[in-house]
Amino acid sequence: MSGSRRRSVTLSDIAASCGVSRATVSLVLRQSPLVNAQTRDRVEAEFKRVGYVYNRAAASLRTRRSSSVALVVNDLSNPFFAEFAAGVDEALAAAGFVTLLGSTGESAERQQAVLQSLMEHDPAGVILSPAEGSETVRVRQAVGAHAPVVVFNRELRDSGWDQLSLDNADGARQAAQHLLQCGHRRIAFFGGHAGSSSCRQRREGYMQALQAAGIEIEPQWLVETAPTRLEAAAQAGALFARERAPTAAVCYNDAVALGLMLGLQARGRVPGSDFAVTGFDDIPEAAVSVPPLTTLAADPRARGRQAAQRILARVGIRDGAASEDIALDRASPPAHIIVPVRLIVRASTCAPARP
Amino acid sequence: MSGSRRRSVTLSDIAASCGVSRATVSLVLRQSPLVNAQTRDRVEAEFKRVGYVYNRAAASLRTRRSSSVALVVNDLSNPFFAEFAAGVDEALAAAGFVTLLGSTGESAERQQAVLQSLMEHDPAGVILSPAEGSETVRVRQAVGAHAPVVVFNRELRDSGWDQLSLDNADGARQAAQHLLQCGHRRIAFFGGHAGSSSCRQRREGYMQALQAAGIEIEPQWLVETAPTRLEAAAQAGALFARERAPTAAVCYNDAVALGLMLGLQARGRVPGSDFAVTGFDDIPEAAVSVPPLTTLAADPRARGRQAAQRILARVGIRDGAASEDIALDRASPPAHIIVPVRLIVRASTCAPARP
DNA sequence: CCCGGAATTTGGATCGGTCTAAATTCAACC
DNA sequence: GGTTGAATTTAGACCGATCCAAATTCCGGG
Repeated sequence: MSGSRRRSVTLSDIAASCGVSRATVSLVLRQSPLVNAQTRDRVEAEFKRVGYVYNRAAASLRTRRSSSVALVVNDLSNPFFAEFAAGVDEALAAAGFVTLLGSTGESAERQQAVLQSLMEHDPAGVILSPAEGSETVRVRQAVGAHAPVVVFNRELRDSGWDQLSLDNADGARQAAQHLLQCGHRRIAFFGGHAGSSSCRQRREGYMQALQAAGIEIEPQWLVETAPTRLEAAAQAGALFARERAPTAAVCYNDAVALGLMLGLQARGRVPGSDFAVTGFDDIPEAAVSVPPLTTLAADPRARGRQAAQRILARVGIRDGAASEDIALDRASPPAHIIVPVRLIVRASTCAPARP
Repeated sequence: MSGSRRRSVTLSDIAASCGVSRATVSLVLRQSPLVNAQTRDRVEAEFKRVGYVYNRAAASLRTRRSSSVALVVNDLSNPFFAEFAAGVDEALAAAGFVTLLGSTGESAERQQAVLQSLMEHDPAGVILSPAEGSETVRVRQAVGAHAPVVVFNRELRDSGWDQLSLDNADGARQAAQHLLQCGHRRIAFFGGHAGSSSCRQRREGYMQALQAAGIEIEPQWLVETAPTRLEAAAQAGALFARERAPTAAVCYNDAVALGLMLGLQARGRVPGSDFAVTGFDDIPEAAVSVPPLTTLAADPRARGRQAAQRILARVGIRDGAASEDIALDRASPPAHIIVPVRLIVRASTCAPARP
């Protein structure tokens, strides 16, 4: 459960060896203008001499002010989340905060345990990309009523927390419109679980685009899969089970799209010339796959920074903001920030093959 | 510099509403067998009723026992490190520890600041993948003399800390031998900075393999680049500047190898049939590039777990170890663990083209 | 030399836990 | 009923910082 540590230099030691009180040393630490310049120099010299290290835990015990933020993410090995995490950490570090990391592996149970463990370290706030199947009640139970939370990527219904999401519907709409413009009329929506809010939204956008074009969607054009490359490859056949098979597919995300392309090849079709495919996320692989994947980019690192800024604002920190604004930010009603995504056209989308 | 927080339920509150002393509640918290079963139940019920959350910072202030570990990594957006981080977090979480994340962006200066900030949160230990150009002295200055450290991936000379590295020399040797077996005689070592220890080791292994085969290495076969795809693509021409141009290259890592393949294509050569290329790391992209890349796999997630285990052992935690062993582990001399890497042959390596 | 206000410094309580040594309760037995 | 050893509970100091109100020092003027 816990590690060990030896006795180290404390503020009292410094006070003793400088012949001043602990209170004075504390003032020096916090750069107070109250202390005499010479005293300050003497104390600071001593800091360096003995290698003093500040004990933030002790301080925040007294001040009731934390300087860490918890970041809970499904899976760091997904480059989308890794970039997001990098952005979060970047912005938090710049504000003097430390990131407490937790990963859930997409399990709501682990998420519960991870959140509880992180909360015991008293973070000032939480940035959460919920595992599939998370329930608002349970999350709130672990997080408590006080800590500000930013929910990223997946929605948590009625949580009363800030929400940061990609414009999933619009992204899928863009993808579908692009395929329509290429001349496709029979377009599938491929992959993902209807259980996930992002999947529902993307499918929604896809449907709107097709309806707006006056196309009726065949049931066989909607194929669910686990959001993995393997599953997607395995399900590729489902698209061609009946008449009126699609000539293109809007995929739930890049992993699924890459899998679908593999599955197509296994069936002797050539993605990018026989069949058009779009993804979602613009993971690095998308640019170098065969063929390179048309997809939607969301700049996850910038999203990470944005989430961090949001938490910092809730907590009362913002670069150069006047304090009234801060008070306003702290109390302002939960925001639902929806960020636009950008269509990146590559070689995986083409005109329909002439039969 | 810091966030805010409201007053929350403390152990004293629980004690008061249960009509017992704080000491008793504390015993319940720590599952002590001393407390009467009925008392325990009463207190635990109260925990649940009011949503009590344990304050680990307060506890470890008293016990001098931390339950976090700092993880400092160059760049999370590199999938190799992201996987490593995931492995670290996985193993730490299983032991009840929390990961304090920091990233350096390959800057020794930022690393210094990040380390200092993390140390103020009093981690039980540090897992560090040093930024290029890190100096042992400076790192030790930030980390102090007491906290156990595991250095990953790059070496820190004379640090007296545990070191976990890939068998770079052997990996490059395997790659070179594989190319020799394919029939190549003129083999380059491409990419990376001689400043980095991993690059030096890989080049060393490459040289051994060629020397063992009785081949004399031409100077033009050694090309340095920044370890990025772009730089590598730009430098591809250097290989063909003179007579006796190589027919194959052992690359510093996958990024460089992918870049080199792009550079080759730009020059009208076809990697995997005109020219053979190997990488290092087996990043996910390696499997799906064109052609798929022959490379060396090191299972970074398992490395992460391993690094975490090492820190935990130093700190006195190990699953099911008897306490004498623990004492032994804590004090044992710094280990230099070198983990084997595995050659994965894909289509980027081929026999030399007949001229 | 004394006075008053500004500049510095400080004692001691406090944050939320844990620890030690001692106090209290309990039950069985003579 | 008194004694004893085990079971259970507890008072109060302590960890390393901050904070407040009060104490002390410094300085220029009268």
